[in-house]
Amino acid sequence: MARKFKNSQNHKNELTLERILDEAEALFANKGYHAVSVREITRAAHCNLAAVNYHFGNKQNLYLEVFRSRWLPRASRLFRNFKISLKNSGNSSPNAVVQSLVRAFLEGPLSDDERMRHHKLIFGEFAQPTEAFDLVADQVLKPLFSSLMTDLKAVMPDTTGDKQMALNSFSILAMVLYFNLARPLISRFLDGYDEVDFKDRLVDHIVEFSLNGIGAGKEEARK
Amino acid sequence: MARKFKNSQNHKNELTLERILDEAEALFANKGYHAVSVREITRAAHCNLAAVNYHFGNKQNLYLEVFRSRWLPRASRLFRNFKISLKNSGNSSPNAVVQSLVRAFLEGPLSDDERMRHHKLIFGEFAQPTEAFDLVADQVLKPLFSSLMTDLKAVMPDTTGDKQMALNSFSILAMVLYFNLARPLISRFLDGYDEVDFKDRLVDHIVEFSLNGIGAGKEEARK
DNA sequence: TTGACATTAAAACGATCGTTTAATACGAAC
DNA sequence: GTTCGTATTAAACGATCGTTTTAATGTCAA
Repeated sequence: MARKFKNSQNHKNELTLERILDEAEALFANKGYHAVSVREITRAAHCNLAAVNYHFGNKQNLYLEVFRSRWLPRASRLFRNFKISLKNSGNSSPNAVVQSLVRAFLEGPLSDDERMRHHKLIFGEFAQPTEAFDLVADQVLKPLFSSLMTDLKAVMPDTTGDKQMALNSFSILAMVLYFNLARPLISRFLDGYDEVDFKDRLVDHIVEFSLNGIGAGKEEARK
Repeated sequence: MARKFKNSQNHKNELTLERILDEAEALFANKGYHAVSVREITRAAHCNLAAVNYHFGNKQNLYLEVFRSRWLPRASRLFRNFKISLKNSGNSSPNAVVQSLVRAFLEGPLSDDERMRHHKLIFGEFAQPTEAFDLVADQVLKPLFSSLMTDLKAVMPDTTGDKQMALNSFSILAMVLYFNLARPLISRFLDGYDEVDFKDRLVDHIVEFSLNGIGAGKEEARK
């Protein structure tokens, strides 16, 4: 017989609270906060309706807890992956910085599903910000932006002004974030595109476009 | 005495149906479809609750009608503005193409409020697509993408491949769309930025970044 | 075995949702 | 002036929402 768990049914070997967070994140990401009901979440998590209010107080706080205990840690993994890749790349060039960032966000440690969930949640907050947006902006986007700007400043010619560098960093972030959400659009527009190695090609393009964008394209980098 | 209109009260000199569309668009853009109730819309439009179902059948169809009768025409204005600027610029250069596009979408014929409304609606559809997304993708984004690609191909060196050109077009669109939504983030990150002429500087940056991105930066353009 | 506590279960709460109904007001056409 | 189609109104519908309540469990230390 299977071992007994705290919860009478032992769904997926996970506690009720964790199952709720997992299912809530997927539903919130795909349908948006108001389009998802507490009943839908508890049904997906195979638990009682009252469990959400018992464990999280109310629906709004469950939504915030999804960001606190799922989104933020995942964002930290991406950030760490970026910094480690950059360190491991050895050479201090704009190419190393941009390549590390783009690969972390488009290939990185996340599965395709997880990455899509991640970016759908944040873009929902971009379109209609809630309390979660402040959380993400202050604890993730701002530090990422600052770090990217510092790393770029260290490898770009001194002729580049601070404001220029800030706008460059912002634009690279734009590319990375946007392409994670809009990839379904690409396959819609390029109807006969090669599915197999397209992702590699896409990553290469974003890196090249961004490097050129900040004025550190191949011709300049070779100097 | 004021002239009598069909609607007993004559709010803002507009028909009930038009007022509903205006208020619905603003509310949908700022709060999202499910966060807005029919009662909220009719209250804002100073009409009876049943007016939405009378004029549009149901809430979902009102949402689609917002896209059909407000969003699509506005997108056409932007597109036309882009094409006319391009034609008027006289010279056939990558700079002319990109400059025309960026200016149309960031300065263009729209007020700041209108532009924000416009892009919040479309990004809401990006995050959680509905029937309206197909409408926008097929009737606006795809034609815009194709046009941009054609225009670029006409002014870029023949060495650039078709797929390369497609990705370039897509990236320029990414810049334009993203910056329209994320501008509040910039002021959040660059805490001491100059409010007055910042918009001009931002437009210049996006143009330069995009031109560099596709390998048509100043140094190449001067050839 | 008992008592204390954490978790789950079923049922119900009032509020609000989108939608429908039926009655009324308004003009233009005849 | 009567008729007819359009538009607006007030009121109500059943359904579903988030949340609460109360009781029944499971768990584990004393």
